[in-house]
Amino acid sequence: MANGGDQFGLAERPGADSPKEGKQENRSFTLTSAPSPQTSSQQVEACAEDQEGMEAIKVALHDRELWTKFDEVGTEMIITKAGRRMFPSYKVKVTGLNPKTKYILLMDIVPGDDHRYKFADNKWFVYTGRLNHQPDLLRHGAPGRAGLGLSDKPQTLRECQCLTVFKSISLAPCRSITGKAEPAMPGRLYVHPDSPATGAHWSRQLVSFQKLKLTNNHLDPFGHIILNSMHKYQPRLHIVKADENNGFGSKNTAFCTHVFSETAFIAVTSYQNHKITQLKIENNPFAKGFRGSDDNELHRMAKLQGKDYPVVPRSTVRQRACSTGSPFSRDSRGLQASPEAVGSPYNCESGLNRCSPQEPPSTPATHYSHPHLHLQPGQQPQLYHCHKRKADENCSSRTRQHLYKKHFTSGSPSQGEPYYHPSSYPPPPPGLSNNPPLALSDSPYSSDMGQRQACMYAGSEHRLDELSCASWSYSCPLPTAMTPMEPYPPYTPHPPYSSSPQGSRLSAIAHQSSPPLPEHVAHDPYQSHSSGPSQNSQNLHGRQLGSPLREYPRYNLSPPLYHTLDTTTHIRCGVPEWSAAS
DNA sequence: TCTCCCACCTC
DNA sequence: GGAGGTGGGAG
Repeated sequence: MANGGDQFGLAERPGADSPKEGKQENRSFTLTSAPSPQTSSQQVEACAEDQEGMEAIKVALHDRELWTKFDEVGTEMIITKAGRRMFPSYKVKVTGLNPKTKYILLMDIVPGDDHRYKFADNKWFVYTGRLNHQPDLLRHGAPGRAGLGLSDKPQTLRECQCLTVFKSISLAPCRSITGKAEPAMPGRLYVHPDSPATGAHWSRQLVSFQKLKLTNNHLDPFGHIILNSMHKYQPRLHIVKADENNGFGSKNTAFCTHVFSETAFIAVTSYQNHKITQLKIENNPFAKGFRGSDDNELHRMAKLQGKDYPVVPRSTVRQRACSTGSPFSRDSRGLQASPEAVGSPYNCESGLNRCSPQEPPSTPATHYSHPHLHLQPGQQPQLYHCHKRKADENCSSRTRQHLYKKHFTSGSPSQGEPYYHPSSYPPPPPGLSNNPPLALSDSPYSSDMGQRQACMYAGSEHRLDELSCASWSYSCPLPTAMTPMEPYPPYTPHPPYSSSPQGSRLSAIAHQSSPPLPEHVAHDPYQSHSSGPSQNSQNLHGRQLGSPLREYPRYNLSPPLYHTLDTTTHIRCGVPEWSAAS
């Protein structure tokens, strides 16, 4: 497989020297978390039953070769105000599902790290917060990175650039310039239009998420996934077992998460690396108009442009401006290593294989047993009024418009507090866990009306105090119910934590959806990983807490519907979600 | 860096 | 034929 997340640092992390650890072919794993002390044996059993079968689910990324091509160069995805589709499209083949069981498939895209990137000199640089032009301040990448010449010593700009070859982004080796990443956008889930559907349905053909759109509009009313430009992201696929109401969100919802590190990308408003542009043009049918470089093509374009002389395709012109080699000069793919590309990581297209670390040809889904969002010691989660105890009183529909006020905890929560105990923090995906669950069948919100319905708050059907610690909030994709943008908590590396099979809950999905993907997850470029409840409870907390407090009734999302849901969550109590409630 | 508009294309 | 997906380029 390709470097997978390596390209953007997803697989690399200082101190993490076993990227291949746990590597498995398309290994799917369920999100689990260590049971908290409060977890009853009955609950554990119930959970185990719920999880049963989820481990057998396998997911294969469609068109992995194409993804790998992009990944080797450094995938970029255009984001626009109106929303732009991803290319390559995210399509998967799912097997191992129970033919008669109904599942909900959804995607989310989480930050790959807390860095902002800059493309210069044909390479991606990581901003780490220091001033530019200070070679001695360059950060080095993860030590022990074979073939990359990484070392623990500070590196000069030139050395840094060398490091960026193929691993530029991932190694976080470069110089710092502007600082940390922009606050993460509220995580949104893109529920596959076919959801819920039986295992037989999902297994019948490829599951495509090609209609998913990315936007940089923080106030996006269309439900598109909101991203920040020049930031790294990692798409994730979640497979959730639908509950009796064809929804999800109940406490014991079983689910598994799959991550293909080669699908990591950097969001941009315009392509930075011309190699990516060429790959897009050559492979995306909609960009066919930009293909071609032979005489006929040039004449055709000249004619189209009202000129009587051959013109060079725009893309070609631009490429030439960027490199000495013409992308169209050799083969149809237009990817040529220009002279300047020699020795440059991103310039080695044909030499990608040569230049990039040798990786297995295939990339099994990354298997992660835990979400990995963690706050650094001392990091303070953001809290909303509606949180915790207040939530019980105010988390009603009326809280919808006034939850934008946030405050920060005076200090970092201690592990002793159930509130922040990792085990209590399997972040429920939207509607999962302790909140009123989402149902995908009764009230479709594919239509506008559906969307509106989706935005409605839960009535009194569920008492907040009956819910366990984590409450999920969903943002309404409609303009009238815009989700306030709350930043994700600052990204921080986090240690992996052990998991147990019981904790698997959809609730974990949501949690994971927003915070930066734990680097260790990406470490294994060969796995799709499944993640369990987030380890980084604090981080998750921060994110959750940072979201507006909104309570929705169980959703019945029958397709077609509004497929995107915000995944911001908040913690209301200190009881582990699976041990609380009912 | 971003937005808007354009021509060209697929569906 | 029209809606909508492309990247380029002007600003």
